[in-house]
Amino acid sequence: MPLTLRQRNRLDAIHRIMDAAMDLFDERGYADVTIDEIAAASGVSPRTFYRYFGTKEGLFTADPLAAVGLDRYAGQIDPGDLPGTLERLVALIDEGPGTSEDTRPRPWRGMRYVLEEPSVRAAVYGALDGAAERLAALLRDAGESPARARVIARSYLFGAYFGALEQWHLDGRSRPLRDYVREGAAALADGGRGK
Amino acid sequence: MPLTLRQRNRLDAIHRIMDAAMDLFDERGYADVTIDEIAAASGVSPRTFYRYFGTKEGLFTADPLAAVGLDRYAGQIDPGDLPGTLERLVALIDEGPGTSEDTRPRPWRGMRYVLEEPSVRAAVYGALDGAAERLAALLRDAGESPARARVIARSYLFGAYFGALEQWHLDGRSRPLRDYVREGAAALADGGRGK
DNA sequence: GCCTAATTGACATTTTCTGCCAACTTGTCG
DNA sequence: CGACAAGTTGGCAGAAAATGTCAATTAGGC
Repeated sequence: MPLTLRQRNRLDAIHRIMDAAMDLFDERGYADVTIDEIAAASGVSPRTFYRYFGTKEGLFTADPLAAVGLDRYAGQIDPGDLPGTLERLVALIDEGPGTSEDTRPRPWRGMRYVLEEPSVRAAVYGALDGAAERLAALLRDAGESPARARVIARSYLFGAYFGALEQWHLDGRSRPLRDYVREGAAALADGGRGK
Repeated sequence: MPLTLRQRNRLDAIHRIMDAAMDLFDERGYADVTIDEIAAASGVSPRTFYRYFGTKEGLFTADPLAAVGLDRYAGQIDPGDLPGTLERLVALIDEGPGTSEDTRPRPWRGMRYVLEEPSVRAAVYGALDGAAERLAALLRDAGESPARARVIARSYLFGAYFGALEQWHLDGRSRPLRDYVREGAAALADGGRGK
């Protein structure tokens, strides 16, 4: 069952807004673009922008598919194999949104602003934090103590995952992202004990 | 050589503002207190508040001593012994600011808001991120690859350190914080391999 | 084709945050 | 001690972000 008209309209609007915003950011820089301008450029009212994204930084943390009730990631998580889980998630994101129709926002577009704009970075950390919370719950279910579950979940998401993204971007995106994730997870597995 | 009058005035103002803000937060909740009110309650102009703290969340990330050019932490960091480094830092914070005169802001006051207010939490993550950046530089100097340095630094600060703070607070601050830090660092050392 | 529920846009308002400048305070040096 | 320089503060004006409210429009179900 595809999508209802309302869902398609919403998804369209979200993608339109994201694209328009990134275009403006690339053109004039993140700080010099107002939400009124983004809204105007994508044909919605500013109020609607806030309804969809909450804040300007929300552009970088919103999951368009989640906004219409879809979740591509749920089944991919295996608390017993975190390195593998990270690799699967990255691969999923790499292939784009993957709804039949749109090829809209290329994955990792806007990563530049995540790394360079402190406020965006902080917002992304907030989103990672939420993910870590959920992952920690799974680890507890798998028998870890609450304290250890917290540490491990955050280490993989903030350390291995985000660290890999950053290093990959800083290196000019030459080698595949997957390698960086693998490397990051390996650094965790050996406990910083050097290789 | 103690402190110049300007430094003492500034330090006083910073502590006065922090205390007044926390009092107001405890009384009416973080979101319902405006910066104008904090400024009024502590006898400075709103403009001065912004000069000292930058944002409302800056109340939780500002280091009063750094604001007058002091650094108690620099000498404590040993890239070769991260667990020990964390324990030393926590111990330092525990004993308070430690300038001869003031006993002002009790350490960890406001932790509640760090954990409960998403915007504060995100701001603290931003500060941790800066610290992780600096720590990663030290690790690189000690021979780690950039990628590994990133992962390890973030894991210790976001995972072990912040995780310990959170767990300690959630447990009602009964056992000493030091134990939690030790436990968190141990979880990292064994690579999530269970105990 | 209607009725209901969801969604949108417009408006007003509060709050955060910044630039600018004049008034004042502190440090310093003759 | 007394000026001069440098640093610091407060007030004002204004841009931008963010939220509540409500009437108007649009989609969905029957």
